[in-house]
Amino acid sequence: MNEDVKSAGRPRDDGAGPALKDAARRLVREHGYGAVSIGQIIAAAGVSRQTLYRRWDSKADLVLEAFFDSAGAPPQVPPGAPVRPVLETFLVQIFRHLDRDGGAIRNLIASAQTDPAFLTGFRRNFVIPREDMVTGLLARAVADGQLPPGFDIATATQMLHGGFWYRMLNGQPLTDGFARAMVAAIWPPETAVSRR
Amino acid sequence: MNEDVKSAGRPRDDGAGPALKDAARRLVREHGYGAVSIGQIIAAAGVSRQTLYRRWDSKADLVLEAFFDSAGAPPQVPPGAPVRPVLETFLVQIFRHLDRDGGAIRNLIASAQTDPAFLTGFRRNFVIPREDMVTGLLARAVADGQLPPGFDIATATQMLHGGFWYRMLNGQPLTDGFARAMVAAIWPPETAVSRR
DNA sequence: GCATATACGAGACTGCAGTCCACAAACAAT
DNA sequence: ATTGTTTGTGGACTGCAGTCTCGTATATGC
Repeated sequence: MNEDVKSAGRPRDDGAGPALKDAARRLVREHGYGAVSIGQIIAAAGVSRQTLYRRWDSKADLVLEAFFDSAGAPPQVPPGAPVRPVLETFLVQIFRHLDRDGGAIRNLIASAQTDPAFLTGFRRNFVIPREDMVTGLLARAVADGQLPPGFDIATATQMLHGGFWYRMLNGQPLTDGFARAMVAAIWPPETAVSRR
Repeated sequence: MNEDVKSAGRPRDDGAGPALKDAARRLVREHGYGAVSIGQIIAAAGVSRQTLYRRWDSKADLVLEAFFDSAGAPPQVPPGAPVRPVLETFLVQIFRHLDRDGGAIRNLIASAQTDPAFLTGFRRNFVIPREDMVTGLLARAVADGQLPPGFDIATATQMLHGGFWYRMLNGQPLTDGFARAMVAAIWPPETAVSRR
């Protein structure tokens, strides 16, 4: 596991990876995934083609890591506190993040469809962590009696994420209102927290 | 509207379009979207490159139409009959269809992310009709009192479709059980009339 | 110093989607 | 029959992702 073991040979240029990620992130944000070529990225990073492909297997792989090397911490809910507003806030935050990088993420999801290896990495780094955050919140709500005992956490989680994938992939805006509407749609009325 | 107006010039080869669609459907089913090249398709159809691009704008466009030129009739529910089993059956049918051609459809969704024009066509020919079928069923259920008056039809529809897009795009199987679980998740538990 | 191992830049190369062109074939109008 | 129009074929061409090779630079171990 120790990455510092010195091996013979010329050491990697530590600046090349970050330079490539920065260039990729900037160019993709500016022009869109499809309009940015590998040639432009390596030129902007001042690096050769092979140096890029020594670190990543594909353009999509590089861009994926450029956008998501920071995962974000899962939201914590103190026991007994109402879960629903936390869930709404969490989804709204995801929406706002995706609204900025939506175009790039759409292209990443697209790339995942043509590359099984990339899909695996995408799920590990992006999909699963976000799924776990939602299932964690819902499980907490069930444990605290804020949702009924038989509540289908797995299905609800996939429908929540599915809902915004669907809107995102169909080019529709991700609004705060839609996030709250989705929570309302899966949250049983009787158990709704009637604050206000 | 009238496609039969004779115009000067050599008439189109009516067999070329179907031959291309048949070849595309067969090859994509057999080898997957990414592994099939335009060259293979036109060779299998016995047609030139230009003939293909005179009829479709891209490989994805052709494959899309090859898979979805038959839209399917929307399910009809007689007034007063219970809507929920019809909805479940409808979703199960979609699932089974997508489970067969899932690989191709995933690639179509992927292609739609990089090509705005294709996204438009994809939504018109595939997404919107299926959305309308679900909204129609849910509206009927609301009108018949099988769902509460304030039921959020639009959000529920997008979550239902979103749920199976999500599973499909994440490479997970589309089972009949998941279809029914999604309906259960958005269908209020004891909804005959109202609460409160 | 010398051998070995790895990284680097530069650029050639392959395969593919999509465009473009020249010429042939099939029709309508005259 | 001639002209004009549209489609067909075949093939050249462009631009891109990803692979590969070569010469060179920089490290470790003896």
